[in-house]
Amino acid sequence: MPTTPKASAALARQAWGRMFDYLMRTAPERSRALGRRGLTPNDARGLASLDRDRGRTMRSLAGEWECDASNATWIVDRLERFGFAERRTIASDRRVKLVVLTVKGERVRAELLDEFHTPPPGLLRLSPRDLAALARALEKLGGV
Amino acid sequence: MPTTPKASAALARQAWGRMFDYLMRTAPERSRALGRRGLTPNDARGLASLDRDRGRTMRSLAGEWECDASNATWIVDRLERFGFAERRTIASDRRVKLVVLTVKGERVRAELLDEFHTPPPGLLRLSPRDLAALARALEKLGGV
DNA sequence: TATTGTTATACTCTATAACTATA
DNA sequence: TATAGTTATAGAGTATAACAATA
Repeated sequence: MPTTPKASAALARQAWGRMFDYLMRTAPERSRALGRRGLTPNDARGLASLDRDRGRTMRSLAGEWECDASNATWIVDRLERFGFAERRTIASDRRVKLVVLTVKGERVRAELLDEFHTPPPGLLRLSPRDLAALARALEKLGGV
Repeated sequence: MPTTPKASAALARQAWGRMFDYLMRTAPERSRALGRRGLTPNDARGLASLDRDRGRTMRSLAGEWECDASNATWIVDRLERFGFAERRTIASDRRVKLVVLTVKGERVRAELLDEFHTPPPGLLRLSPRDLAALARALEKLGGV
């Protein structure tokens, strides 16, 4: 395939722009999926940042969420009230709290992710060939 | 290409899941792009829903945003305070307000869209072949 | 003295209900 | 009487600053 860096950049912008627009167009459905569960986008992000095993300090969560520590306290309080997360203390430094998901929290997290990963109906109208090309190209995008 | 509906659905889920995850991973950068301009996600959605010509009634905006009419009032008030939008009255029904973008509002809207459409660096590491396949498949997704 | 996290507080955002103007 | 939009008000979410506990 004959090409130049400039042409490549133009293709990338085209592809990305379309991906972005498509995601934006499907945003209301995700918003409703949260609403049905009485959750906010913040709650979903909170669930996404946590797991059952690896405890996260309040500080690191505030860093990831680019918010104030007091706001992280508020968000985790909320997840705890839902029964989705819990704070644990560690012996080595009693100032620190480690936040982990509860069983319930992990279940809701998985449910949400499954729903968010369900392709919009329009995508199924693409040919298997196009779908395969899409999946393959996006796989290479993996860690970058 | 030999395939079945089931295999096709699996491919679609794979492609969509990867697209979704990639978009989520790049969300903080978009959040910062808004923050640099002192704008909220709501402001961006407001700008995206409006243009210079086609006036939108408050009611239709509230419908699109799936929020209460009073909240739409609040959002448009905010855009007006920024100088991004203005309300116009029409002679045929003096209850109705039509909201349009100002020149400034359109400029900021275009700036934001341009920034959001700028592909993340990782995308440029894909081969021209993959980028073309991506752009081509996504183009077919156009209106669905 | 520095760091982790919470509490106090004010400000912004969002929704429900009451209201004004027009149809 | 019904509809478009705004205002009044209360509640939820987010930030800054002061604080308590531990290192």
